[in-house]
Amino acid sequence: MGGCHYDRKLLDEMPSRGLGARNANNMRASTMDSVWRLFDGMVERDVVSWNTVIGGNVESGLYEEALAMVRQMTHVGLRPDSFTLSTVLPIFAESGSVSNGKETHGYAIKNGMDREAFMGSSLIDMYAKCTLLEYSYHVMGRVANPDAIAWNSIIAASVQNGQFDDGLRFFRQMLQWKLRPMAVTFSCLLPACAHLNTLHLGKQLHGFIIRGGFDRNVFVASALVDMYAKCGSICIARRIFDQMPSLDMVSWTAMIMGYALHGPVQEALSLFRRMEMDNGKPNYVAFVAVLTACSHAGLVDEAQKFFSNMTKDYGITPCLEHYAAVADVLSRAGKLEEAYDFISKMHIKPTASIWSILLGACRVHKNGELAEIAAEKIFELEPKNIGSHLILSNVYSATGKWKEAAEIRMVMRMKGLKKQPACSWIEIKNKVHGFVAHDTSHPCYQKIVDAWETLKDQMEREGYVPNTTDALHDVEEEQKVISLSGHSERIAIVYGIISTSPGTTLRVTKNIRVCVDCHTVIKYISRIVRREIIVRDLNRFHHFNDGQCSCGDFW
DNA sequence: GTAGGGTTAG
Repeated sequence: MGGCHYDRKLLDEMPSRGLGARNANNMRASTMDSVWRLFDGMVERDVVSWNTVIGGNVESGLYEEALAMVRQMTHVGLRPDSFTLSTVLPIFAESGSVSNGKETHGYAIKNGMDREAFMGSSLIDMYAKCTLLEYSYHVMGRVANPDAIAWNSIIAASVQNGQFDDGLRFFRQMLQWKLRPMAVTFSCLLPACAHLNTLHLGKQLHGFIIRGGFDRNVFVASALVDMYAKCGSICIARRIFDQMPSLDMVSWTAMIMGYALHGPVQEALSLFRRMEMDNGKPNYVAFVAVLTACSHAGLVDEAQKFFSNMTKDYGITPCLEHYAAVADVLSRAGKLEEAYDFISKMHIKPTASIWSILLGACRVHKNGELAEIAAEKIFELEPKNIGSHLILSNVYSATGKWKEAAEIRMVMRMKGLKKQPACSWIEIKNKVHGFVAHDTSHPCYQKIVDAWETLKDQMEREGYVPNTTDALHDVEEEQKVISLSGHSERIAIVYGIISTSPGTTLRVTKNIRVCVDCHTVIKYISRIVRREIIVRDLNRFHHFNDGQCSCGDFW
């Protein structure tokens, strides 16, 4: 068994990330120098003293030094133990060097250490950070007596890799094993609720958090702010934010992004200014949040100002999300040429999603030429991008190019591209009810139809005229059929009205953007039934109240 | 005597 071989490889394959950390940690490095001198002068050095110094190096970001020491300790006849391995595994987790991680895992198996909880949690974390979630699950299955941290690790692993249901399942198992959840458990779990948009689960976790006394922990509180904002309760998010004993960049950013998603954009901008004063230098995520706020409200000048502020004053290199927000605000304002120039001058290669922003706006502003250019770029990058085919065909139709429009439809048939059905869902008494367009399958379908007919009559008496020329967004194909069966969010809302008591807030989620006509209809409904109706679409939240929407009819 | 897990990214 070649301990030597294993160690040498570790050192050879170290990525350069440790160097960056070293420069950033000069002060700690000099502290480590004195540690090293002390260690050097020791008469007798055992595994514990080696492990201690290795740990100090890792903590100071001196990764290469730490790994070199692992090699050196084998040269003086000492064998790395489970302390050594769980100290260096986070290095591989951070740098994503899965081959080194696997070797370490192999060494642990051969020495019978892989079933220990300490080793298990480092291995689970390392594999998860290298996006090999199945390996994390495998390791967890072999840990003899998983402790709370091992459960935290597997929960974090699942959620960080997008397996939200798994994360919640592991949490239930953790409780069944009578292990007490910790603050970390909740800061791992809350993002799962945020992504799944399940307010009732999030509230249940909040209950656990209060009972456990974790609500003042900054990680937990920030995750709560984010969860409530993402699940549609911006007011509760703000209340928690205001009660936080201390705020860090993440808490500010979560709150700003919350306002960007929900609409009070001035609130987002003023929070950003306050954050600059209180917390100093915003990071790039904070700029993603404030630029998103600008794009959702169509604030062209402000977005451009923030973008140059970010690059010139703060020296932050823009990433895809920053470019997307600025491209969006320019495009939707009708500054198509400017948007095209902006995208063309990006320092990273624009993705299909960036070009799609321009293409979508070309449809609204009926610019066939730029639409063709954008579509060509998209088809190059993603030949099977369904939405772009549809938009291009719509641009052709809108500009009277019927032949070209028909050709696109033909190409789509030949490529076997079929549109994903649009759907909406509503949570009633902790049960989710989903509806697709033309959905007649719900047991209450007839009641829904009757209620819709009554509502429609009343809307028409109040002046509602169906709008069949939805030119704004890529919505369901059946948009011309203004009927109940056409759009899924109407079915969900009407079902919500007939199955909850008067005055109850309705929360509906939709997997694409809301169309203009539905937006109008929901405004009418909110006034007629005197309820707040909150619709989360692909991009943002709409709060309908007394005939108005929080998006200010711009979305 | 030493060690493992965390929040923001339309």
